[in-house]
Amino acid sequence: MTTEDRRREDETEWLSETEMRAWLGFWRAMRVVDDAIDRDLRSRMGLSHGEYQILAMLSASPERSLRMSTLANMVLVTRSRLTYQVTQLEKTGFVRREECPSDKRGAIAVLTDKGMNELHRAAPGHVECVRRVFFDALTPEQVVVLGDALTSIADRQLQHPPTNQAPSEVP
Amino acid sequence: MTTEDRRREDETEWLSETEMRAWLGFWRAMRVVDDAIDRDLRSRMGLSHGEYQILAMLSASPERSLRMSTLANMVLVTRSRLTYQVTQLEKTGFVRREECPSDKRGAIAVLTDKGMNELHRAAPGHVECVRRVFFDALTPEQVVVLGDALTSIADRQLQHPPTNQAPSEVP
DNA sequence: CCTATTTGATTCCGATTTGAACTACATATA
DNA sequence: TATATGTAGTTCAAATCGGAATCAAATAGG
Repeated sequence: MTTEDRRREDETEWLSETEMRAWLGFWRAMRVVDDAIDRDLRSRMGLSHGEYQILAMLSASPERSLRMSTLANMVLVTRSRLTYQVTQLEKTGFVRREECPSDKRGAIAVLTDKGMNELHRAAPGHVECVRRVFFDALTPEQVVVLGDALTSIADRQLQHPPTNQAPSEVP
Repeated sequence: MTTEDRRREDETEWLSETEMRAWLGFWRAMRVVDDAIDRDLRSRMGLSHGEYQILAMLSASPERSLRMSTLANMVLVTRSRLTYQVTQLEKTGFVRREECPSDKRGAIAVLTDKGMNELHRAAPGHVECVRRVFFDALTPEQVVVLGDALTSIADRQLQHPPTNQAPSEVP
């Protein structure tokens, strides 16, 4: 360990017990919730959580369609990951690609009727699962605080561009 | 859509605006935080967040060692994923495998001195990053509530075995 | 003691993810 | 207009992951 390391370490403000509890809780909840949601969607519908989110985003957008990069920012995934996922969704016929008239480089992902249908079939069970896994553990007050706190974390981080992709957004 | 689907959908208790905000905030924070932490560790230390957690768990355990399955439960990953990650950590010399004396099927992951060192070098920067990304966005009150709420979500889910692995734990 | 079942861990294979090219088009600048 | 630079999206190879199959060892039940 260098002298600088030592200096840094000595100056480090370690996490308090309360902070540690919050941080530990966060990543445990993260794993556990994402896992449960994904497993539920996959077993009931054969959809990954990511694919579901894509369908959901598209369904809530005008023309049921979005530019690839916009969609990538909305679901917070890399462009190459989105390319792959949309390709999968295209194979099942839930999404279709169209070329962008205004920008010939662009591609537009469009939710098909079949995709819309699948989303409608998947949604009730999904919401049930979210309630079971997430909300059933929370008091109404906690829900409010979580909303503020987590939104604040996300927005803040999306401000500071993380040195890499996925900036913009912030509507 | 079948009649049953329709019935289910009609009965579905959709998310309120407040709930939607909390849920949306949760998964946006999830993506954003995990991404930032991982990117930070990877660029500064060449470690994934998962690998860091393994080192951290081991360092806090007696003998700096844990049975593979115990470790898997603690960091909430599948066994095959842990096998892979520990193998990676073995290549860099941060972790060593020992055979379990009491149970010849078992394997024990042990944090080496080199690994301990690496952890000490990585920790201060990691904590700084956690503060920057997570705590700087929160008030002290929010930290407390988050601690309760998220711990509750995680514990609850770990109770109900998710039909699949990673039960036990709950110390 | 001997078979049947369970458990700990790894292996294997296919699916997914990443980041670095790469292609094609768009925009700015001179 | 020509050149340079930036942007949208995909592709490619390598890394990672999940889950079923596998192997060895432990444990249960007769």
